[in-house]
Amino acid sequence: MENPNRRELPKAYDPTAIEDRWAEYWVRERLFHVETPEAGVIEKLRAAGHDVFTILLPPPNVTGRLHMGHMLNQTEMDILTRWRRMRGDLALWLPGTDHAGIATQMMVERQLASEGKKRQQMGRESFVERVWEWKRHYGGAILEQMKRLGASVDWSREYFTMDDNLSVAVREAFVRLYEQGLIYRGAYIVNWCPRCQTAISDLEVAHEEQQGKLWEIRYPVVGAPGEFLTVATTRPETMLGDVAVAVNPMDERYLPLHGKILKLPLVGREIPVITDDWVKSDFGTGAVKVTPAHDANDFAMGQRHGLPQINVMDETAHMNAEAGTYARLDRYAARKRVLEDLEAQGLLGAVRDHVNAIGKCDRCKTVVEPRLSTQWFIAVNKQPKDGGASMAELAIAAVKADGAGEKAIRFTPENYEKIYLEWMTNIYDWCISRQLWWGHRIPAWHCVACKQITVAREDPAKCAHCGSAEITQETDVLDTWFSSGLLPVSVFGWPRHTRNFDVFYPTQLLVTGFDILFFWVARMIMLGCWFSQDEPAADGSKRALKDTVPFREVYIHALVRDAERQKMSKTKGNVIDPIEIVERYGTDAVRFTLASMASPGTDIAFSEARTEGYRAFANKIWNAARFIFMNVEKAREAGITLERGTLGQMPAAGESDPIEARWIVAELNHAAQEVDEALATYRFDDAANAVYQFFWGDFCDWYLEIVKLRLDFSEAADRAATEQALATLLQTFEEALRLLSPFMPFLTEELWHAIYEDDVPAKSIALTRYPQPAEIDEAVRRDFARVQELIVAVRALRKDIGVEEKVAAPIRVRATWDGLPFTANLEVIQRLARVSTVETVTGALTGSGIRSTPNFDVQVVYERKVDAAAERERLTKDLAKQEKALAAAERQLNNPAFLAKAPEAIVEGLRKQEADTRVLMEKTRKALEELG
RNA sequence: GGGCGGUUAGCUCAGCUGGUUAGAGCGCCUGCCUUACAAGCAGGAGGUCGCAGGUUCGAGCCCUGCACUGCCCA
Repeated sequence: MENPNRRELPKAYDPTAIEDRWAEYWVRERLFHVETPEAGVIEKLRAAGHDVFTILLPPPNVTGRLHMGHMLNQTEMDILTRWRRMRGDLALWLPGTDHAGIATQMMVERQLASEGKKRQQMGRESFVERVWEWKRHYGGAILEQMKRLGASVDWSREYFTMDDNLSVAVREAFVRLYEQGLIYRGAYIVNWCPRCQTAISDLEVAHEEQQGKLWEIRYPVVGAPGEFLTVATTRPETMLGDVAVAVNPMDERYLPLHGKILKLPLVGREIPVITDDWVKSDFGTGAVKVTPAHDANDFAMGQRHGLPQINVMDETAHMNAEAGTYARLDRYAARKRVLEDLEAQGLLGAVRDHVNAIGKCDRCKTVVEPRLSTQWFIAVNKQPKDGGASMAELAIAAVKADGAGEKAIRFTPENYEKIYLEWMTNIYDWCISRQLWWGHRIPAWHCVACKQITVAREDPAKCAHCGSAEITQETDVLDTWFSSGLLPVSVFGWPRHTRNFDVFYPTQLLVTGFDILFFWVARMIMLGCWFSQDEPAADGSKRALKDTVPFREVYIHALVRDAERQKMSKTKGNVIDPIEIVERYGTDAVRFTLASMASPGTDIAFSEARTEGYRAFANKIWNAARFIFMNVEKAREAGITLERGTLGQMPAAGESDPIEARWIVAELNHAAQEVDEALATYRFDDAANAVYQFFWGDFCDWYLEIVKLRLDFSEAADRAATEQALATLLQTFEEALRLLSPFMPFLTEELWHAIYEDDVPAKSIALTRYPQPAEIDEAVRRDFARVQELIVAVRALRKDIGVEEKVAAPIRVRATWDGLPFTANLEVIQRLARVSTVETVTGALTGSGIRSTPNFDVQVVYERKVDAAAERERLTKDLAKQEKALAAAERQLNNPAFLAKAPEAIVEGLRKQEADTRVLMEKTRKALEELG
């Protein structure tokens, strides 16, 4: 009778045939949805030794397309989340996207440009509507890609940083900080992108070294014809805005000029010579022009000396009316003209090559212009009115070890802690206003009448100061990182104090790249600690610092580079598209590649050769399944009923079971333990290698080969033994699939359903329990290792003396230790080493074709002539190695200091090694002699 | 200029608080289509751990200097 549930797996593994189906199934069935637990549930969970595991997806930009960095990030988070979930934790992985102010606005502006339109023509409102439209249309692309990759997130909780509830949080945060006196507005030098026409933060500026020039310009001294003070500058065009020239007060060369007045060339303005410690005498001529409106250092100097600020450029970095005849010229055209004019007037001095670092806009690569403008800032170093710690101080305390050595937030790799602290210690106020249209509009209103500012939670109808109804809202929006910095609190409902907040805050872990360590990680810590300190803990008590943090651990992942270790970049054209690779090799293989290379702190050179290897691994698993299912079918045909009741439990094996059963159970436990240990410390590479080695090296190469011996379905066979073997095989395989499942979710899901012939005990393998390591039977591992050693020795010998593959040859074994595993497992040895008969001897072996180890001597008996030359070469090499090892051991053992100081176990081990080596050397010498 | 990494097999990388003969994958060589898998099986070759000192009974691992290289910040 044909079983209708019978699975007929295709011969080769084909990921495309299964992955889309499961990806869709996981989403449709809402498998990873987490209901907010009612009161008492968490306590029960904790009492049972489990915990809440909350992890926030670093929200990709709505403009984003999935790249390898995302895939690595998501693979790591998914492995951890699936692992924790299967271990019984309440695992919530929360997805969402970021509105990405500048990036998105640029994207839509570009689209408009292709239609010949500009946003200024459309007006703010319709432009913003247009961006929303764009977002609705394309904004979900990256999350769709994520779904395809099987990320086990709770899609029902998906957020967008401009959602209403998150916007409420942004507004509350702003108002509260304003009320606390920690947000201020003022005219300062900021980094200005002339293309984006907005201020950007220090972090959004990328510095690049560039070969430039240092020009010397002579400024005539008023009242001293023919006298000049020569300044050196890298930006001659800004001289039009000069208000002074500064020298170091200690610089003796310029002592006579102190207090003198200079005539600014080209402009004619009279400006003073001032002294300031900031000026370095050894740079250039030791005299610098002071342009407070166009340089951050000059701005500070101007403040110190009460100098005016003259802005000579507009928001597009073209010269303005203040620049006189240079007005409307682009900054570089102006530079050229200024230099020409100076030259013509004989005021241009030496011109030297000079390497300087210029800042470029992170987004559009335009050279940033330091610009004097009115912006909003967060005073991160300011003490609040009540005298508590500043934001930065809180953010430092959250990471630094306290008196007891405890850290509220732990970084992996650890060195990022230092980098973070270094930055946080030297942090400047954060410019949070952006002159964009797409983003959270700053909730501040300017009064036309009294010029004062009203900041409010609800849109005000009139000025809070004078009551005038003539108020207009601030046009600036907030830095994108302000809203994403609030995510750990806002996604759980803050500023409302919700059940979600009680249960899920602080989150457990943040997995992200170092590139947004300051942008995002640092801001989340600042804002998270700041606002949650006012939220009572779940039990109503005051929240301790360790419970104010947005996450307890931060795992900083590596950068994915190309196979040549080059950074991937569009301009280099070496970007590897993960979707394309996934289509070629399957998601599981790509995930496994990334995991196996994800060693903390080391960049990943992504190589397709590795991926090919892991696709082969997937195929291996697939075929192991085919083999097993084939035997299940054979059993069915032979009328053997399968005990399926144990399926889903960790297999156990006792004295009565054959060696391979006891051994594979031990190895399974061992692997499960290794994976647990590795994942607990973010050693994805070790974890992946452990399951790989277990499945391929142990399960397939040894266990399956031996189990073939037991799967005898003939009439004459021992039915009970066959049945038992098949049960252990199935049980172990099922367990192995679960072990593999966080790494290769698709393949394991498919095969797991197949094992149960679709009569599954759960909707998904992802909802079953992870293998719980039990005690490992070390004795059977040791015994089996010797059997393996013997089999390998025989195989090698057969090769050496040229025994044909098909021929089974007799062997003679002399065990030099209790050789029970040999005699008890003759059939195993016979099958795996292709041995006809095994003769156990007690005396020394003579003749050729002998191998020796400390545990046994073995000889393959075969009439074929040994290749004496090759054999001699091998033995000579062996002997040399042994001599070296012996010498090394003896050197130590003859050293009284070593014997006195080294631990007992080391000395004992070395003694045994020395003795073993001596015996082996003896045998090797004898073998060489016999060769003649 | 300040800071942080890296240098281990042909390639890409592991190597835990210093401890017995330094590992993996890929590649390479040899032999096998052994009815789960040639995306496979079996056997093998290949490393003075960047260089020079030092500490130690003992150094790939700790210290100092140097060389090369990458990144972050200013």
